[in-house]
Amino acid sequence: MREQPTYLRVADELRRRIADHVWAEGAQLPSRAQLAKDFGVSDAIVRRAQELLISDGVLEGRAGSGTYVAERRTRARMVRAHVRTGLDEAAGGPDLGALTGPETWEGRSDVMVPAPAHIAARLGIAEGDYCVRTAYEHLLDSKPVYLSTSWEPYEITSGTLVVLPDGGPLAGAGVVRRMAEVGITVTHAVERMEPGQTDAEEAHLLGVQRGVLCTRIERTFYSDDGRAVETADIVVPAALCEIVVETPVSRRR
Amino acid sequence: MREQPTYLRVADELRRRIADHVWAEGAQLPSRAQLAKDFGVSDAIVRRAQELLISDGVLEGRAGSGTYVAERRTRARMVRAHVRTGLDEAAGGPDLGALTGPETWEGRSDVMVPAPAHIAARLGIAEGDYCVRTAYEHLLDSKPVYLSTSWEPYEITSGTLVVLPDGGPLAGAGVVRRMAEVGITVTHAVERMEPGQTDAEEAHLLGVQRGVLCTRIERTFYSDDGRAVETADIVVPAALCEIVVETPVSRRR
DNA sequence: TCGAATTTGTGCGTATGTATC
DNA sequence: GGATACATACGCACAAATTCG
Repeated sequence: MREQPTYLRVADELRRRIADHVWAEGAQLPSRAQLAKDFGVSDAIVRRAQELLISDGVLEGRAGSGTYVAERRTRARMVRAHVRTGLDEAAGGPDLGALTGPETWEGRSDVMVPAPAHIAARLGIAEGDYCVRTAYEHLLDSKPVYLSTSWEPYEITSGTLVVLPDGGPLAGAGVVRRMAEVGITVTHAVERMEPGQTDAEEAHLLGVQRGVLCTRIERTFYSDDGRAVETADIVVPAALCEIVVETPVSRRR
Repeated sequence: MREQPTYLRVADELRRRIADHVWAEGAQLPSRAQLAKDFGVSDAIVRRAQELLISDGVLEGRAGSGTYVAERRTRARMVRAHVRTGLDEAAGGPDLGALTGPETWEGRSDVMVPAPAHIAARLGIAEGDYCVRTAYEHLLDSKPVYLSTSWEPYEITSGTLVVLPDGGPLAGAGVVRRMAEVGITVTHAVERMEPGQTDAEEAHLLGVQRGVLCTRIERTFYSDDGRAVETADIVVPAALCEIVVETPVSRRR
């Protein structure tokens, strides 16, 4: 077995000290120069080790100030439950498992947005076909916990009162109810989940640092005739929100 | 809006060129020195940009050889579906959604392993209580696609023929069937998913580079009396396996 | 209000080790 | 063995942000 490079050893040591509460939550670490002297390594190595922990959400670097042990905010739980809880729809909230706790959100819609290629493919429409695009910021305790951008074919709801997800009588009621209003029955959702890192814009909206680990979810709702009626890109930073999937085990017969 | 730092601009430009097939899949990029000259930036900046793309699984650096556009292996799909496919159990495979395609795995069990604190907490047993630990390497097409390490309280299966997940008459049959053999009915599983990066050991086992993005899943199976009967840590590198969750939308009545 | 010191964030040049060809 | 290229490591410089006197 090959030995680990220095910057990983330093990263592990920093992790250990934080786990052992050598530095408390929210506390400021010694400066890079000081740590480099302590560890007997160069400035750049400490920097690199800290970058790893920053993207893991363990540390937080503040320019001009210092590097701090990240405050562990009580994380929201985004539950994908396959068992009926009765909660999701009753709350008038999102159609798939709500966050635990009182959730609010802010949305901004644009109508007549031409579908880019990847969205068109997911919705089964032609590139350039018009869509209603809505960007959401989901808040818990009035702090952002995740972002989503949803796309609906304009053709489905054009001319109806529910054309705008965040307007009309069913504002914020979720895709399932709004689609029901125009005679479409939504039967299931498919979500692709993959790990990623936040870019500058996402980080700014979420109040975290650029490059922190997140889960990117591509969610698509389908109606009973197999047509995609909505698709969304969801960005869930690990530090703010945990994703839980509950699956029933089907009985053997 | 502040402008992006150079290394992010370079990373974006590299991404764009790959998306535009300026460099084909599997092709070798120009050397760092050459790219640095082309972009008019330093060697270190190109290195940093490439590191980002390597952890995203877009590029692959081979020491002594060059930097290549990562081959998009046909990715396995790990499906978490509520709808009964009939496949999962019949195949004697994993109890939760199988991979698409012929899956095999190699496992190695250790009995009488004292439970570490975090595992004990998940299983609802005392730290140090004995467990059966099994490390799996899941293969598709005889290439590894994800790793898992499962823990079962030794107390549950000790003295039975199914004490070893990968031994006895039901070797590899999955938790649900094995537990049924000792009179325990497994009713559901709870999975916590979060993004992470592979460490050196995981990367070696999976045949990917250290630091590539992955999803870490903590999965726990529960029996009808609410007791945790097995818990596992699963590492799914994004480049090799995609995770899909299918959720039915419960009908309004 | 201003300015100096500190600290992070970014960028550059170089040296050394090591794997590949 | 030698040339090439990546991986790691070091030292330095400068900008931007913060802190504090």
